[in-house]
Order: sequence, then structure tokens, then C-alpha cells
Amino acid sequence: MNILIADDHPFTLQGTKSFVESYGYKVLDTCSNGVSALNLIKLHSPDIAILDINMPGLDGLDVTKKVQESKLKTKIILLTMHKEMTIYKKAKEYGIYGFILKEHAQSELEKCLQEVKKGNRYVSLFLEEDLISDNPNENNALSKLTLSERKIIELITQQKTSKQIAELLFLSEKTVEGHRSNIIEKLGLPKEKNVLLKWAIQNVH
Amino acid sequence: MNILIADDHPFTLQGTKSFVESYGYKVLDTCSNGVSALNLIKLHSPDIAILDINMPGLDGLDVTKKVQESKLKTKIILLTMHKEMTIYKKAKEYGIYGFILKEHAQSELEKCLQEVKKGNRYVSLFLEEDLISDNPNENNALSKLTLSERKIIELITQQKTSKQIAELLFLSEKTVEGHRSNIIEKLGLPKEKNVLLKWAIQNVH
DNA sequence: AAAAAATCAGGGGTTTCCCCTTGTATGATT
DNA sequence: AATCATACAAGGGGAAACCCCTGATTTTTT
Repeated sequence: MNILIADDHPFTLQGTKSFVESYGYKVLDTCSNGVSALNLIKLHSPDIAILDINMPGLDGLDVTKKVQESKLKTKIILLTMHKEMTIYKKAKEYGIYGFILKEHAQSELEKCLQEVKKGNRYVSLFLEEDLISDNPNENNALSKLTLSERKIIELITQQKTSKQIAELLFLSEKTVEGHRSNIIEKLGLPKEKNVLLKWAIQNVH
Repeated sequence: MNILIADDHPFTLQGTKSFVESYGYKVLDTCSNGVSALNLIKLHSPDIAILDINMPGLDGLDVTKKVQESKLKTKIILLTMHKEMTIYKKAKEYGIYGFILKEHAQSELEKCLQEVKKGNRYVSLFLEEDLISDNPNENNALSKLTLSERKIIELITQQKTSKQIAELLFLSEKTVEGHRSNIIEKLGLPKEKNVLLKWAIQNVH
């Protein structure tokens, strides 16, 4: 098991390395940007590459894409600070093996490595909470929504209020609010204020 | 030489620890927030404390201030992601011993520790450069805001409500609301609902 | 000493969001 | 023909969040 680690922050890089080694794996090499990471992967084809998403130049996602395109067999684990659904969705398309949030990484990295080693995939548990509603119907949660509902959620991502949406679509504000409720139920979102806006910002586009 | 390290990101914490140990120093303890850091400092009075600036609750700066006020003899080294003049100035007044940018920390931490051990102060070389380039940078709307205000707008971009922000910063909700009003006035934003969130989403980062 | 920043309080007004319910139309299922 | 499911529309009610204002104290900065 050879592992490559890439992260542009020296401290985080060292931390990751340190954790990985403490689990008993061998770290083949490390680097601090996407280009180097790609080169090293091509050169040594490590079993696993742990990549930070936010890197200058080629980011973790770009590298993943190129690794897939080149049909390299290195398995990719991505590390990210924020839970951004858009990125996760893309990452899934590119065939990543692991996806972990840095905040909780400590508790998950070891398990993730175990699973990936076996050939399985592992996604941060903290991410899946938000994905429960997202997963069952393939990659697109929006597909469950009707046309009107989709129009409305589109406008919500533009930070329009129900009132503004109502005006734009020549509807009663109440109608828009009704649609909102339906959307929330369909997606199984928690009962918070502004859930829809928060969800929309992270999931649409 | 006993050293305490505080950082809310597990990876960075581990990385820092790992580096420090590799230089031959002993890490007394670590923690992930300012309150714990302060308690541990009071309890064990380590020789040196390496603190991250961005932490929930008490941040590194707050801890530094309190350490100075309590006339504790622990020497503080601050780690920061962003090079903010305001913070650096304050830090200097609170009598910090070291100030390092995370990006370049690797190359500077060891030297910094050496100097601080001798009783000298050490400031990141990369900071002075950026201080110059930061000065004429008054076009930024954020530069008009005070430190507290910036903290708050940062949390607004993360879609926190005033209540949540108040909890995170240990403030009254009223204080947060007051800051919001001030920010809105300083930026000359229109009188709409949620103006701040909308503005923040589009203008910060 | 004066100005600015930070903290908090009380109270008020408005908006927005969300829930629950009702109603209609349509089209598919039984 | 009757039932069922679904989309769509709209209303009432309530809680939460936001914004505003005045005023006050304390700390920090200048």
C-alpha cells in the first residue's frame, strides 16, 4: 500500500501524513500542488492518493478528472473544508473512492482508508446526512420536483423571496409558499428557518 | 521547554504537533478551542503556546490578550491563514512572541521556536512584504469594517443567523444585531430584508 | 480629553418562512 | 362511474429572523 498525499498547506499536509502513518500505512511521497500530484501519480502510480480539494493551479478535482481520463488505477480520496454538494457530485462522476470533511477527518480517515484498501468507497458520514434526500433518486434530487417547483427553487438560488417569486411568476405569495413546503417535504429537509435557501445554495448549480 | 498547541482543525493541529516534535521539542498538550487553551495555560503554564487565530469562541487573539492581562509568563506564537494588518497590530500590542503565516510556517516555525526559546521575538518574513501591498488596498469594502464586524460578516456568509453568531462568539444577540445595523450603514446597503446575507454571499471570498 | 469601537438592553415593526388545511383540475387506475 | 394521485392554487396562523431606534456603559484608540 503506497500512498501519495497532496495539500498546499504545509501544516495540513504534515498532519495528514502523520495521521496516515500512525494508522500503519506507508506514505510514498507528498507534494503541495495539483500538477506535482498528477506527475507523481503518473510516475509511481501509488495505490491511493489523498488530495486536498483547494489547491492552486490544478485542484484536487481537476487531478481526479485527469486520473480518470488517463485510466490510471490510483484510487483517489478527496479532502475538503466545506461541504459543497456541487463538488461532491462532480467528484462522484469522476469516480472517487473517498470523500472526507477536514473537520471530522480525524475520526473518518482511518475507516476510509480501510474501506478503500478493500476496494470499497467511503463518503463522510457528515456529508450523507445532507444527502439522504439526495441519494435515493440517482444524482439528481431535482428530478423529483415538478416543473413549477423547479422554477421556484431556481429563483430561490437567486436569493429571491417568496414574495418576489410570486410577482415574477404572477402567482399569489401563498401559492409560492405552498410550493416551498412541498419541496421541503419531497427533499426531506429538516425543519429549520431558511432551509430551502441554504439547501439551494449548496446544491443547485 | 513545554509547548501547548491549540487549533480547531484536527489536521492542522496534528501537523503542527508533528513539526514541533520533529524539531525536538516536547508537546505538553493540545486542544481545539480558545477556552481550553486558556485553561490549560493557566493550569500548566507551558513555556510556549502556539495558537491558531481562527477558532470558535475565544480566538487566538483573545487568548493572547487574556494571557497578557493575567500576567502569565507563557510566550505566545500565533498562526494565521490570512495576512491581516489589523490583527497583526493588535497581536503586537498584546506582546506576542511569534507571528507566522500558515502557508510558510514550515520554513519559519523552527527558526521561530529557536528565537522565542532565547527570549527573542520572531515575525514572519513574508508578512512585511504583504504589509506594503496591503496598505493601498482600500478599495475593498471590507476594509471599512472593524474587526468585530468582519468576524460577523464572515459568519453571515456561512448562513449563520444572528442568534447562532451570538452563540459562537459568546455575545448577546442584541450586540450582533447592532453590528449588523452598523455594517449595513457603513456599506450603504438598501433597506431590504436579508440584505446582509445577499451582499455577503456575492461579495465575500 | 475626545472619538471610535464594542457591548448590551428594551421595544417595535415588518418580512419571511413554514406548517396545516382547503379547494380545483386533470389524468390515470380500478 | 368512482376512486385515487398529483399538480396547482390560495388562505390562516404562528414563530423566527431581520432591521430600526434610542440609550447606556465600558474599553480601546487616537
